[in-house]
Amino acid sequence: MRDRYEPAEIEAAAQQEWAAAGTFAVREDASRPKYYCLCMFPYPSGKLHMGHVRNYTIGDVLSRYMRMQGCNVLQPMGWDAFGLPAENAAIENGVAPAKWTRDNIAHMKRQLQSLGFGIDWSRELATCDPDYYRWNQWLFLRMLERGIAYKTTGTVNWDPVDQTVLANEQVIDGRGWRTGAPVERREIPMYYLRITQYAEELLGALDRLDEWPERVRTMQANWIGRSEGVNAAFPYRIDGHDGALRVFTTRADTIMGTTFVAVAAEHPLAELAAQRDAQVRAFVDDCRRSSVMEADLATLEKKGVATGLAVRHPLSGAAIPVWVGNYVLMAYGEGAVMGVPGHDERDFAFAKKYGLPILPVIDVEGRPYSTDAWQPWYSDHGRCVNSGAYDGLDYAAAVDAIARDLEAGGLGRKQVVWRLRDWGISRQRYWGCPIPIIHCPACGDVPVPDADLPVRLPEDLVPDGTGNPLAKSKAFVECRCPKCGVEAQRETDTMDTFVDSSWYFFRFACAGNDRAMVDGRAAYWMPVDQYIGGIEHAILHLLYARFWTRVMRDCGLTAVDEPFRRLLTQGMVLNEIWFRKPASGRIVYYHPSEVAEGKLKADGQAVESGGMGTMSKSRRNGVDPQQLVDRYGADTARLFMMSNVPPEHTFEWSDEGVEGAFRFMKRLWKAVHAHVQGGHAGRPDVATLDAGQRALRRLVHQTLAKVGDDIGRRRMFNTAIAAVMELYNALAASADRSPQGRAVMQEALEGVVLMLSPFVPHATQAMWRALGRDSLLVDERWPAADEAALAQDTSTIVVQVNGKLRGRIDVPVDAAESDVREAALADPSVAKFVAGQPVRKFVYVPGKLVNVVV
RNA sequence: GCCCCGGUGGCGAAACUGGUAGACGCUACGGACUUAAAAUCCGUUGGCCGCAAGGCCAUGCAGGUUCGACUCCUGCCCGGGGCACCA
Repeated sequence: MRDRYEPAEIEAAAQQEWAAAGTFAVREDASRPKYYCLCMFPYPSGKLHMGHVRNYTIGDVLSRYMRMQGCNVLQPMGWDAFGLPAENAAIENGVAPAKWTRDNIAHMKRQLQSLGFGIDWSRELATCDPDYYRWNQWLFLRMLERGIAYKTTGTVNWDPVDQTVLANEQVIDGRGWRTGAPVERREIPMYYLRITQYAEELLGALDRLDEWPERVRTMQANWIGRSEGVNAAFPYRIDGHDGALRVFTTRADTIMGTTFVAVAAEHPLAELAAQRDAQVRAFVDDCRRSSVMEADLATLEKKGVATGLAVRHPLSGAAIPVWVGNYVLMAYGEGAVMGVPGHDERDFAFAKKYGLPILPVIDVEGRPYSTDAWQPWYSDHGRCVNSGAYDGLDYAAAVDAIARDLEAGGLGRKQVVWRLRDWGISRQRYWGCPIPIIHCPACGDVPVPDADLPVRLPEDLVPDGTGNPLAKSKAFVECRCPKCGVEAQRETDTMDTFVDSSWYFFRFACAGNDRAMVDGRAAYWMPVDQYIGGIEHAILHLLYARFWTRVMRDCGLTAVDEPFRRLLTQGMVLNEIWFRKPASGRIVYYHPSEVAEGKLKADGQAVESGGMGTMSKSRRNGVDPQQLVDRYGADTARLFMMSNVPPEHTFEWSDEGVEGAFRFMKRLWKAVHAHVQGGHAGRPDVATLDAGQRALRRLVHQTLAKVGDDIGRRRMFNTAIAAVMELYNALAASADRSPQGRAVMQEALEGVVLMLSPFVPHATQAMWRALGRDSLLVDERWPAADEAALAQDTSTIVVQVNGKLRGRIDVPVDAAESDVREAALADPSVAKFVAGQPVRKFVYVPGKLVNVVV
């Protein structure tokens, strides 16, 4: 063993040894428990970023830990390789997305390998490989057959200059990011997946995902958004046509307080009114120009316009005016709402603004009502008033009675409504999985026969920002109808990239099968035992994957309902943001390393601080992991990313923290070196240890128990590392060089090496050898804590008087409460604060604490 | 706007099931070694009062429950994530 810690050399040697032994290639093995540890696969954006390092280090620590627990561990890796950035790079540099993507993959793969992750690379996949995406197409066709996939129109952002559809991200302040032209909404035909058909199951099953973070389950439940309410019809006769305006409400008990109804701009009644009234036309057109993003819609000033039309109240028969409101969402419920200004805050504000009547119909006991100003309790449940036959009923009774009466009149019923919408998967983009449909002038939309799959994406096209290159490629578009053989056109839309990431975990388990989407190997490995990825995926990706898995189940491809048994949502990695905003033009960002004390190093002038934000290319605040590995080694990079912060928290980058981790590695290396220089050390004779040796040995075994628990149960890698550092500090303070002392030290250092091996696998392998052990450390078992070593004769009890810490007493571990009480009251400091007052209460927490209440 | 999460020293944090607030690391300061610096090692490091022993205050803010609250409850303030075409 060298006396200096040389990570480059050590890490190369360890990685070669693993490669030579095929350490991380796994296959199905019924004799051991399987453990499938999966990290969300990366988008190949160019270089690894710190979020990746954090994500994959967490996965690798858990994989290596579970391997030490005796599990057959699968840890695969692949590439979420389709997506918008490849097209943007193409527009900027003129390089084909395929080449750009594959070059990035090659580079990032080398980076991952240099970090020493225990990945089974034989299972690597990229979603842009036809061998992968053909199964997207294949299952899509099964969905069409089952009516899960269907076609209808959807709304997109349209850039009128580039004649192209824009992603939400490409719309900045209502304008196209490249052209600056005001974006328009367009209705185009799109394919949808009927995820709403699974809404009930997706919601109900959340209860059984008890190893998912509570907050993710809550977010998903709210996203799916089950609402129980009443669907009510407001009949009308307009231009001699009879009809009914349908609304959905969760507050049917307030229906007698309806003083207007509001419809979305896209609602048929709005369109009807617009045809008759120029003002309505202008308002509706204005609404259609606004953003399609919900966050934008929800923050708009609430505006409306009267249509001049009226509907009849379904119970009272009163005439109710119809308004168009910019806050009414066509996609939720019926695209129309009943306006009850008396008991809905938004309706109240709307009524005030437009002079509509406010009619209180609920009495909340003990609370006054005045139409002058909104009060929070106006929307509370209460008893009906001013509601005719319903007066005096509480919420549940009123809803029941009103639903019954509506139903009797054929004007309504109870209804469950979901916030969840069907999943639109059509993208008017090149770099994605082609949708396997052929448009035939005679037969209509014809599915591509299975035998013709995959529909290959041509890889030589270079997008230029105008339209979809696929649509311009004759070679791709022109084809024959599979049914009748006439000239036909291929669908040029591609699939949402969320499709690619909705089932890749199945494919890892049965890599290389070119005859089926999945096989029996997937049955062995699935479900994923531990899934790890960013909290930003808490809703969409995870929900789509849960949905897709159920579709596969219903197609007979798997018996699994839930793809991910346990979920860890890692926090984001943040760094400082620095920028300048020129009077005209775009914001310019500067990397934190270019800035010192708020000034740009290059010109000495001030730059603005954007605080801490996620590391991103666009904000130029990423830290390149490669530099970290080159300078300190992979082990230090891994140790640093796992230290100091629990994995679920946001991680704030700090250069000094890296130095700290590196120092610890050097210190530990030296300690092992110094110990080994003293020659062979035997096993401790536990019967003859002195008090100091027993205490040190107890700490070793306490730490073993704690670290195992921190990794295995709590996923608190930061406290696991802290506990090992604490143990190291105690070892470093020990000056016992007796044979027994050295034997305890040998046991302790072996324990430290084993405990740290999931975090810093290269250096610990070298130390393991230095300590005289010949095996591959990855194949060792996690050591169980020795119960005998943990035993203690006395315990220290904290003594409080009136809840304040006043003293500590040492008592035998098996002391009776009366003895503890006596000892506590005898403590001089305690006696001082009790000062002869009678003890009103004596609280005793055995082995821990007493509280004397006087 | 809506949904979710978080807020503890100079900084990142720990305190797991309501029971010793600040483990561990970083920074800063002091010291040792050195011709010097770096590296390394040792010590101090929540605030206030005190020579000390010790005491008081303190977990975003304002209340509440409890023998006891960082932890539970109510309201507020601030920060982060998501909002369906970034992945």
